[in-house]
Amino acid sequence: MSATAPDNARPVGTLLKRADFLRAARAGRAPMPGFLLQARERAAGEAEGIRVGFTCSKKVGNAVARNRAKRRLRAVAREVLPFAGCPGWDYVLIGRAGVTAERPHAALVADLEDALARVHRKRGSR
RNA sequence: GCGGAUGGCCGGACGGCCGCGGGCGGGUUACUGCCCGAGGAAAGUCCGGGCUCCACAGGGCACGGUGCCGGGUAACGCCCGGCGGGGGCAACCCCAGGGAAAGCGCCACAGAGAACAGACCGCCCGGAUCCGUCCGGGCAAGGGUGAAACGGUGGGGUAAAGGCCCACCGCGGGACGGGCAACCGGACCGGCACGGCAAGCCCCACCGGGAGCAAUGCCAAAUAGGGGCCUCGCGCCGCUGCCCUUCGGGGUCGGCAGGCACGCCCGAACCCGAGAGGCCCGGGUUGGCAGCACGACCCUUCCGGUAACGGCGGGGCCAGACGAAUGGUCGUCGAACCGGGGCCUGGCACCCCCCGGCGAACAGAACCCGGCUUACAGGCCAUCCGCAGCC
Repeated sequence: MSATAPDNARPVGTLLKRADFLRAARAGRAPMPGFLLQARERAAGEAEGIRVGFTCSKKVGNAVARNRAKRRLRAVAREVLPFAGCPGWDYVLIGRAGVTAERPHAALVADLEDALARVHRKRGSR
C-alpha cells in the first residue's frame, strides 16, 4: 500500500487502553450496515497520528465469530485509514452480529469511507 | 455387494496480492533476509497430578469422595485384563456391581391381605332349613388384584387340601477341588426358614489441609517509604464446624505415688508475652522482567508383558500472545448435498458415468500435563460378524 501511494499514506497506531475506548464512545458515532464507527479528535499533547481500535462483544457470537469479525474490520481499516483518516483522531470500529462477517469486503470498504466522511463533516460544522 | 461391531486416522487443496505474532541475523537510518506459528476436541471446568504461596503438635468426631477382583500409573472417579449379572442370531455391547440374619424408615393405586401375613370369589365336612340360604369347623390347591402374594413342576396322599410325603429344579448350608483374588465346580446335608428399596437414613473399608499463574518472585516509578485515633485481648492462629489435651517465661500454694545428689523433676489457680480489627487524613502505581514453553514431551528399532504399560537404544524441537498474533482478499479446483439425463431391467432401488446449481462440520491456545464428558458436514483405513436386493 505504501508502495502504491507513498505520499498520501500515514501511519496508523493501535488503541490499547480501556480509557481511550471509553472516551471515543462518548464522542461522535456513525452507524453503518456492517459496523458502528466511533471517532474522537484528541486533545493536544495526548498522542501522535491516527489510532484505531476494534471491539467485538459477545453479542457478535462465540470466540470464532468475534475473531473473524475483528480480522475483517482490521483488513478494511488497513486499506482505508492511512488515506482517509485524520491525524490526531482516534477511531473505534465495532462489529455487528452476522453482518460484519458476511458483508462483501468491497461494501465494507465503502461503508468505512462514508462513515469517516460523516464523522469529519460533523466535526467541521460544529 | 448390503447391513452391522470394534479400533485408528483425516477433517478442504493450490496459487497471486496485501498483512500479523515470535526467534535469529544484516544495515547509520529508511528498511530488509531466513525460520516457526491452534485443536481433536484448544471447549465444559467434572476428576487427578506437577508447580507456587499459606497453614501444620497430636488425636477423635463431623463433612466430602470412592465402592466386585487383580494389575497399570506421578495420580485418578482414568485405562487394561478377569469375575458376576443383563442384552444381541453373531462380532460385540451395557451395569451406581460392598453390606438388607446391626438398626430405623418406605412399599402408591388396586387388592381380603404388602412383612410377627391373610381369606373376597371359592373348595370340603357337619348341622339347621321357609330349599332362597344360614350357622360351626377345616383348607389355601383354583379364580381375581398388583411391580411384588411367603418356593415351582409332576406324582402320592386326603373329606377337601397343604413340603404332609417323594423325584427333579430352585433356595440355604457345605466336606473337598481349582484360582493370587473376585469367583467357579461340588459329594453330602437341610423340608423351606430368609420379599424389595442402601440412588431414604445408615453400617463397613479406603482416600482427602487451603488457595490458585490475577499463584509467586524481582526491578522500576512515586511530595509517599506512612501518620493519627479508637476498640478488643487471653488463648491465638489455621481449614468448614466442634471437642479433648497441648506454647514460652514467671510463679504462690499444693502433692509425696516414684527417683535420688534434698531441692529438683511433677504441677491446679494466677500474672506476663507475641497480636487482631475498625475508622480518619494524605499519597503512589494500574509499568517491565521472571514464572513461561525441554516436557510424567513427540516419533521409532528391539526386549518384557494377554493387555494397559514398562525398559534399553536412535532421532526430533513442536505457538508463546496479553484490547490478546496464527490472517484478509481474489482466482482455480473441489467433498457432501439438490435437480436433470444416461447405463442395467419386465419394473423399481443401489452402484457407475455426464450436465447444471451450491461451495466445507464443531470450533480459537492463555502456567503445564494425564483423563472424563459434550459438540462435530462428512471421508478414509484395518480387523471381525451376519445376510446374499425387493415386487
